Amino acid sequence: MEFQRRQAIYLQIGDYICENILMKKWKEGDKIPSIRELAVSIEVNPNTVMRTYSYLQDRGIIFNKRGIGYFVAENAYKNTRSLKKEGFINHDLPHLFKTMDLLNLSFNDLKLFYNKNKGVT
Amino acid sequence: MEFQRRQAIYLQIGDYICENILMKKWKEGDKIPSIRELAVSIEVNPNTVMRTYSYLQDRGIIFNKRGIGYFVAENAYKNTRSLKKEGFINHDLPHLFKTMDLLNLSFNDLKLFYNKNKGVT
Amino acid sequence: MEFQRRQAIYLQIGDYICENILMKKWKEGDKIPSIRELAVSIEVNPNTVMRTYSYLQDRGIIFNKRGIGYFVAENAYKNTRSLKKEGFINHDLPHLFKTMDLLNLSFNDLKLFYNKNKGVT
Amino acid sequence: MEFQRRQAIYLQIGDYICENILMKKWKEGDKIPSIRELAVSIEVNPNTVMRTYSYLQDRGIIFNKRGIGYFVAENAYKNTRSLKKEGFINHDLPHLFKTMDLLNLSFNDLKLFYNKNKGVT
DNA sequence: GTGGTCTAGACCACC
DNA sequence: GTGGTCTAGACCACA
Repeated sequence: MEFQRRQAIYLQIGDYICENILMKKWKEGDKIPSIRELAVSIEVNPNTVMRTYSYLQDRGIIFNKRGIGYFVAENAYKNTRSLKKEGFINHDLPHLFKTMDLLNLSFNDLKLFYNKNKGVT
Repeated sequence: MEFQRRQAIYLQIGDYICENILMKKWKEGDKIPSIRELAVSIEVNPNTVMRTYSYLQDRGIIFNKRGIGYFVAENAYKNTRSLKKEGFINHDLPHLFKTMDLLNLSFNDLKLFYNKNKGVT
Repeated sequence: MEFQRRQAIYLQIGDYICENILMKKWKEGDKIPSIRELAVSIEVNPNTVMRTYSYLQDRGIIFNKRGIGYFVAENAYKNTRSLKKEGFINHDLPHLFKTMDLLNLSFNDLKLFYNKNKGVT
Repeated sequence: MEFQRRQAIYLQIGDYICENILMKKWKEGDKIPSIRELAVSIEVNPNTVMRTYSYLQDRGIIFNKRGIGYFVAENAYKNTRSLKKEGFINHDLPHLFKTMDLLNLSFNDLKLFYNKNKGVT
């Protein structure tokens, strides 16, 4: 796994887990990798993964069974979605529109990028 | 001037200057405020402004005339725009579209947000 | 470590690091001293060392692993050498030859200085 | 006239004047350009030229006749030469040899550069 | 433990 | 007046 400089690693790991939940790869009740497992597989310090798990647990996305491991929480999908959506509306969109303004990009330009992106992917 | 916690102040000052250039408020060759001047007016330590100016100078957006001050560089508009646009296309947009996917938002949803935003502003 | 007045300390520290790389004392991938460590050992403010490290990182000579420290970059030797060589050929040598001209010194004179220098060292 | 960043402008102007003396373009007793004249012609603040002239006067290279202007001093050639030679031997040469060492350049390499330089010029 | 940012204040060289 | 460098010390996020 590769990390960007712009964001804390533990948050990027969090995003990765949230994506799996949003894509329904990991369903509610599923066991997720142990801290050590994940740490080894993505070559990161266990402390960092631990921090991710605490972060997600605080937000009701995963929960811990002592001695057994971490599991996807009951309302994980809903919680994850509302968390992401909030960030999307409050941060991503305003930033998007402001940048488009500064770069003199119209909504049509955005549509072109969108189609291009969809076509490529 | 108000600053957010999420980004270093010196970068936010940099953004502020870039915006002025992109909005053509400051044109190529114009003198920009001296380090001390700007520092006082936005209530920030001169060292912080200095850091911004060094940062922008490294990127060819402003340049220094010794003993006189800083000036908007020759290709500042072009450089700034291409810098911002690159970030927009390579980082912001992919992230945006990915998030929309995860949230099951269609392009029409985006259009709604856009219109709403334009209506409000 | 002793510093000269004629050049900024952070650049002299940079030269020191580059020399270690050119002399192959520090090889690619090696961890270099932490900012605080080096600062203490050469009796300089950590901010000054930090500045050196940022400077070298910008030039692809060292890189940072977050929370761990700075390391000699992959092409550090190559980059350092070409950086120094470029300065040598484009600045030092022209200046040298020009000065020799002005002082009416021949290449033989230079050879004498060279031999003398080698004999002393 | 173009100036480099690496050295104070007033010193670069000083070098320019010394060169004229060493090349015997300006001989002892000759009047040199007035501060204002020179300042205008090289597009520099008169204060800067003033500083150059003070600097050279202190070193016995030029002298001032009040109300008339500046003139090349009696032992200007000798003084200039010894000044430059001192710098050459104490600064330029040690730096040259050290850099050659670091870059693994032999004296033969230096000879090649020398011949190339002479050939081109 | 690591780096990164910021402040306050000083001093200097230069224009 | 301008920028540039350095110190001292603080605080924070991250691994």
